[in-house]
Amino acid sequence: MALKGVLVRQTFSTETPRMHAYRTHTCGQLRSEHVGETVRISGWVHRKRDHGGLLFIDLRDHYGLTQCVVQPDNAHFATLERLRVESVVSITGNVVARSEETANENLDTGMIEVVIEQLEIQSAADELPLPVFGEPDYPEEIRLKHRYLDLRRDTLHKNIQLRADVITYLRERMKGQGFTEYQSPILTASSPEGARDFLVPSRMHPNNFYALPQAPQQFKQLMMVSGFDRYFQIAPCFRDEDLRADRSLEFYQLDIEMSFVTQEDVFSAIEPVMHGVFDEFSGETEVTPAPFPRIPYKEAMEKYGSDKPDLRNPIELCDVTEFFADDSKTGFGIFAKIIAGGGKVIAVPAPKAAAEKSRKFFDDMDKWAKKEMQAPGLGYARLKEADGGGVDSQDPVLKNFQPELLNELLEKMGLEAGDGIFFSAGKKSDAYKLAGAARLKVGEELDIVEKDIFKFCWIVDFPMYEWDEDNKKVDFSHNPFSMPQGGLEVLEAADTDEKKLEILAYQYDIVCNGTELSSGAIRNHRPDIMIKAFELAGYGPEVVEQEFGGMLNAFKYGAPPHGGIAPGIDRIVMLLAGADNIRDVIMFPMNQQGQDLLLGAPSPAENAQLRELSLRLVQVEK
RNA sequence: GCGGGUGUAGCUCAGCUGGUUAGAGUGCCGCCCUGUCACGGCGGAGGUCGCGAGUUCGAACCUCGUCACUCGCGCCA
Repeated sequence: MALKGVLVRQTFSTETPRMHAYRTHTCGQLRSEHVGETVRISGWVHRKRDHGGLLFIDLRDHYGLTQCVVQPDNAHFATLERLRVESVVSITGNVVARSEETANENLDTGMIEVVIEQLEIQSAADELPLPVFGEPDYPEEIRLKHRYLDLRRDTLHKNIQLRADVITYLRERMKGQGFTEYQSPILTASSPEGARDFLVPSRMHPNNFYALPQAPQQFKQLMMVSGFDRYFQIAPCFRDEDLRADRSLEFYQLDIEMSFVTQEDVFSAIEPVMHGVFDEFSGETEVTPAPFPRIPYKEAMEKYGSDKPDLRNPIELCDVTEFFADDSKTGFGIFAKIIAGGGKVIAVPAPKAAAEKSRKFFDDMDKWAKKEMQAPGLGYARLKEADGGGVDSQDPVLKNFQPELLNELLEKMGLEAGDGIFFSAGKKSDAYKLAGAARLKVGEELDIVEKDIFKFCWIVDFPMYEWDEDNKKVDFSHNPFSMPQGGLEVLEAADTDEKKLEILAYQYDIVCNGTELSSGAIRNHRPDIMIKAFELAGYGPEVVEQEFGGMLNAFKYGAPPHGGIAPGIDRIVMLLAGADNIRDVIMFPMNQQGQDLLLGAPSPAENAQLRELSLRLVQVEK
């Protein structure tokens, strides 16, 4: 049918019988060298400028924009005057040079214009719910509902193209390094750890369910056991958890696994790819050269209050617990009480803040801590020249400090008059969490965060276990498949909770500008170590057998040492595109409620469908 | 599940301490306009102030509830 249409159209083009039905050139193609040619271009009416006696049409396609011009003596003038923007037309006409005064340097095709001779309207547009031209801010709800219009807009169109180019680059680069792209199932088994699974009911097995993969974790490990050595995949992942600006229900990972490797081997395989992709697509922006800094987890928490530190921010936290322990020397009882209860006081230096910011800045930080972080509060002190020389502060936290102790504190933190300090006090994890968040906010407010740079680091030596406050027991802190550092020996020696919590894993994250791009690990490929590792977390061998039987069995017949990583592609593109929202780098994203507003998902199922699946709905109370 | 923000014309937003007929820009419609590229000029249409209660002589504005979107917390190895 389509072919027939083309033939019919061609027979109508009597003046230039061999001309393509829709276009001889794209809208981004014509230059001065084409002047004098008769061309045909097709695209969307981007913008009209109607002078009454002269009408300009900017015609747009994927490749660019071309100005077309028509005069009232042309038969199509009246039609074009009425035609709405975003209508699709084919224009045939002469390429003419623009005069020096009328050329447009901002446009690739700005040296020429097309004088319209023939016009074919391929598809007239109704009044738009969302303008394409100019890209004014529009409500997301409308943008998502009319995504095809939103996607025509330059920024989003470019983001999606960037995403495609990034994925192509990653594929090429991985293949170049000896990796092969293998696929893994989408309908798979539910895995007990980690995020909530999406379930898919099985028709053939009533009351049984497939799960969509949270990641192809077990499959990629099984590939290594199967001898495939170097795997990668642009892998779709599904997690049924509440959404964030940088989290979607479905997302893509550059999933990677390698056999016979140490942690350093994984790093040196990934670093050139990550540096490469950022270097390639970030324009002039500087990118941390490989090897990226390696920061132990403990150090990251102590210096930055986060396991995904933004290294563009120069602020480092300081544990000042010791200075506040004795309130007879500080005159500040609140912190002393917290410390007596086993808590910590973490200081966040705010260079020049006392000199450059008003009291409101400090008060607002405290308000922010209470409101946004739901913390008890954020203490602060502004440092100024003391009357008798030296430095002091009239703010409550430091006002009554013994001068020598204050000097010691300031020396430790490297602060002087004109600087500010914020204090986060509480249970160790809470104190660091607030301090880490305050570090980011202070850096931003003081505008001391480096710009135009992608700063990478590895966070290494994650703890194997953590204290589960809810169940009052030791549990895995990441996934249970990681190899503990020191292997079986270390596990066997850990006879107390304290010792267990000190065990580190070959578990690592790659972080860029405060965004966690990926987690990875050297895996535990030894059934005996795995059973012991579970035992330390209070799970018997039957649990391992039941939950991970498939993998455990596979490891019994010869499994290579292996490890891998899985950088999040959406987040990489977000960083490269400068987008602060994951929806701006996904072609057809869901809203924050996990709804597809364009095609309407999720939606109720037909009773017939439910019957086939042996499902019956229950009423949900709202 | 919890907390913050937003909700006024198709859209972006203004609307003071509660007070007469709720405004601007943009888009849309009509007329004019031969060198624009955010073209310009004149005119017009367009409002359940998210929804529901309440307080008040009087509510876009105050109170309570509710809904939607969004950002965050929990959650997400």
